[in-house]
Amino acid sequence: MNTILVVDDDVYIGDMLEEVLHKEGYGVLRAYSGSEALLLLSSGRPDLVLLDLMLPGLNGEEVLAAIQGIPVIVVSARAEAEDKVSLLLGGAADYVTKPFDMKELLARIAVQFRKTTVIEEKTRLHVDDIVLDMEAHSVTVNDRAVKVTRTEYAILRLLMRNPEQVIPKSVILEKISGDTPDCVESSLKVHISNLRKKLREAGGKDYIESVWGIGFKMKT
Amino acid sequence: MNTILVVDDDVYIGDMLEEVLHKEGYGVLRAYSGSEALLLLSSGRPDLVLLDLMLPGLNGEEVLAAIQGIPVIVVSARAEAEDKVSLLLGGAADYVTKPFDMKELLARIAVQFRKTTVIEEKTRLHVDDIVLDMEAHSVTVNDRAVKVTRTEYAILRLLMRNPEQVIPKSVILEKISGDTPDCVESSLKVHISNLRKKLREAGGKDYIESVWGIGFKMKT
DNA sequence: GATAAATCTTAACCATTTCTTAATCTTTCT
DNA sequence: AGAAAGATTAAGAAATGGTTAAGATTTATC
Repeated sequence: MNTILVVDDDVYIGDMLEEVLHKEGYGVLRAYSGSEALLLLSSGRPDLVLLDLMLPGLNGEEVLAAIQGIPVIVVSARAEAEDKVSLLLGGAADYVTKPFDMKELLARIAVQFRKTTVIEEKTRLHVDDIVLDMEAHSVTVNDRAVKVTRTEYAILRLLMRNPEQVIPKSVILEKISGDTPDCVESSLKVHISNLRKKLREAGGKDYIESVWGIGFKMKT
Repeated sequence: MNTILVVDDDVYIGDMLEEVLHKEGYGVLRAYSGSEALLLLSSGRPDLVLLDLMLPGLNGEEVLAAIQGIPVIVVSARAEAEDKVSLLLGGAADYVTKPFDMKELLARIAVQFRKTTVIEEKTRLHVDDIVLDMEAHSVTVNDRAVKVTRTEYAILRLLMRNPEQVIPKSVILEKISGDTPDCVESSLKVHISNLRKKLREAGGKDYIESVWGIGFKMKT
């Protein structure tokens, strides 16, 4: 689920946005000031920021400058081209003037996610509730971080890359040990067992299926 | 050089756009109809399309649907939210209503290129409370100056440029030593250790995370 | 150009994590 | 039921990471 951080000191507008965004299936975080926004950026890990410019305390541009890596849509009552230009060039992904049409705002939000998910597809694998991020080298189950070792990660990636396919034990051993496909089968058993346990503890069920005499595959 | 395909049947506006875009350093292709646009898409390989909706012949939405892989900014006289929504959801990257402010259009074009060329030359990187200024060649944590050596700076910049990403040890070594990826791993350990210590002394916490067996990444 | 300071590299040490092995128990197939 | 394969557990082995200190190298300063 994508999470949006709504930064607006106007409670009325903020509430309205939160309600609509929730109905659209987004997670919503709220901040009423720039400094609060910066705190939530690291703790809440939003995927997009809706940033109102009229903020007490920190300047909107300062907040904008502090946000890295995720798109920011600036929402502002100021409709002057100068403002738009400086913020767009300053890093904003889009600029919407108040009063805005909610449908249009939702469409512009969708545009941002379309863009990021295109890039995302190469680096992230999704199977059931498991997400394996190859850039961050991380595994999450239901957005819960799972700490896996290097070998466990390698095995899980192999399985998740071919979710419908049974991966023979020999193939797994080859990929992880690289060379000696000897008596190391007992080792693989342990890795699978540990991996299962970690995933089960985070997701509450068993994600890996054993195919008797052959190997393993992801459960569908 | 980035090339922009301008699709507009209005010669006057098209000429104006071409002139301004040229001055901005873009290459410009011109099309006066939808079918012409489709031809130029494959032959001219533009990096972005400015698409006017009022086209003779092909419908603007059909042209939009035919364009894959490059951003399309729709330019239209129709300001109704419905039109915007359908086109944005239909694949447009942005929607600008006529009459438009040229500076704003240029800014919105720049946003698209910033998105597609992932690595943008920014002068300042922000991660958590750390600010790395490439112009001043300085590092501050909570506005407190941290004196880092050249290699430490190089490592930190590499990590901060990709905050969500694990940087393999080999990559770090390559970037800083340039050549010998040999037994220099002990050296990297020391640099990381020193960097951590300096950042910790200024910020009170650990900012660098080790990913066992792989490399390092910024904590988020 | 010589000296001092800063920086980088290397190696050794210890703590921690991860891997492997083997023993034991459970499941599945014939 | 018996045999073969799978699952789990625990313990020792191996590998990796972190820290420190000393010598080598580079850079700065006079």
